[in-house]
Amino acid sequence: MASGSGSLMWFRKGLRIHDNPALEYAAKGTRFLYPVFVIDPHYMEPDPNAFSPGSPRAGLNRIRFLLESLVDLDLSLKKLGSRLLVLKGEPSEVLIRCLKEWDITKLCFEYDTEPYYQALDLKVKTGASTAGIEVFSPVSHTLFNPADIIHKNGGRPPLSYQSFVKLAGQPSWASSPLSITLSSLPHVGDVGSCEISEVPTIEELGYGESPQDCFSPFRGGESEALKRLRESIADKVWVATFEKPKGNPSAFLKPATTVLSPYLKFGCLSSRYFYQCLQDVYRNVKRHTSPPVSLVGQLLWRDFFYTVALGTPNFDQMRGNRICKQIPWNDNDELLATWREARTGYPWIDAIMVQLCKWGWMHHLARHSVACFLTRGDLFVHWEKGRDVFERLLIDSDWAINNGNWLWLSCSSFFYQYNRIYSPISFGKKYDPNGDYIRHFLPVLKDMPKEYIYEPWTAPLSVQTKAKCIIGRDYPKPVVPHDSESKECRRKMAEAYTLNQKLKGVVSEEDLKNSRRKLEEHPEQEAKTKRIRQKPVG
DNA sequence: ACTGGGTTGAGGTT
DNA sequence: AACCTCAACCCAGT
Repeated sequence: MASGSGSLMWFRKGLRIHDNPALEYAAKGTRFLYPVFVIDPHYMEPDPNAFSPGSPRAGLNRIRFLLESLVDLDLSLKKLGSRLLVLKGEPSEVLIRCLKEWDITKLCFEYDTEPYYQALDLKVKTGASTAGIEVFSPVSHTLFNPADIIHKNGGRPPLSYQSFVKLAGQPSWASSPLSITLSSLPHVGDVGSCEISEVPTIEELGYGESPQDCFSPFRGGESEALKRLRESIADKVWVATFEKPKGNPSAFLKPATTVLSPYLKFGCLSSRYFYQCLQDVYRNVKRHTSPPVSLVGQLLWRDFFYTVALGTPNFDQMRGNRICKQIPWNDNDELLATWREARTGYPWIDAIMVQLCKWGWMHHLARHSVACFLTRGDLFVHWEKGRDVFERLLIDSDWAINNGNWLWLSCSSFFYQYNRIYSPISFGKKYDPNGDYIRHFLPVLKDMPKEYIYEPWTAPLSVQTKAKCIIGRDYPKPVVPHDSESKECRRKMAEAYTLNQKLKGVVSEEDLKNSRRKLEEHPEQEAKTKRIRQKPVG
């Protein structure tokens, strides 16, 4: 049994030293500090049945990003005279055992709004409180406290960005200095009989050799986050003129955005620190862009989705979600698989899906393109299926933001202009007429002339032969014809909207079944859409 | 009941 | 690069 008063700092997200209120409080006035990370097998252990390498919950790129973040955190803690204690098991069981074993009087961890953590944290808090242990769980992942905003709005979250911004106002801590550096931390006490390990490697977790070209180019960790932040804000003109919708989704050698999202997701970077750095830049320039398109605007989008997600039961599904339109999506796993496996036959769509698999990151507008294509634009597959794929493969996948954006793009909530469909051909072409992005991520098309690279099935056979890429053999034909299928999707969306209006949003499983039947009562039209119009090869 | 704004469509014309 | 038109809105907030 360890002696004296001890604090336990439980890291989950918030994998950083700077601006970490829970860590600061844990370190204050204590003899021993135990910084802990618990490896939840469900999140970390290999799942041989998953469609991509990784655990049941996360693809390998995100697991790797997390491990890199933990190694960096451990290094930083060591510089401060401490270290990271890594434990394995069901987190609440592991923690409650540690609390007893180490004679802890103070338990600190960052407040989290995700349903998974809300349930877990309640268990841990109850356990700790019953044992007379002080629990400190501050809000430090977001700019605002989502619960405060919901309360301010009378118990329901604001459902538009503008009303959210108005309601939120200035962040209360905006002008107060944040704690950016710590000079030292209390020692780690005796760990008793608890099984402590170093941060495991990917191999130690049971993952074999993975293909070299599937490594994300983005490295995890607070050090990397702060370096990236410094590089991003060094160009003051770029920061001051940043407009998200004007970014180029096909830029990959130098992405058009900061790529700070994965660092914000794991809390390697404090959103409040990022916010203050941006305000510093704004103060030193004549004019700057504003929300929603500015960089500060992006941080507010993040808080917006966190707030709506916290205040909306069943936010991550269609059924029982009061802000989600009930739409008779089809349940076609065949179509889903072509999308997921980057073989839709639309090079712009497939290249983006390859970037998702290999990098775990793609530009916001690229995400829009493929999300629209899967759901209301072409395939009419349920947004929850696409959400699952993103949630697994993105290194920055964030429960509130990912679900919020899928609701948005599928015209299920927030955004309702279902007539605006991204063209899988012309949208990418306007940014990258030469098709360099496609050539990079789909090397099979690297010699296709630019006239045909967005629609290779229209290339004469002689051109296909010369490019060493025969469509239908080396690269697939389009899974559906965009022109007719997008029209069909518009029709289905219009029907679904009418139904939702008629039934005032209370749409039963039976209503959806009937709706599906009704929508498919046009066999000739259906047959027509299945055929793919293309120039005869040769 | 009304108002007004909706981060980022496509394809055409000026 | 800015501005229509397409076919036609939707809904959150007040």
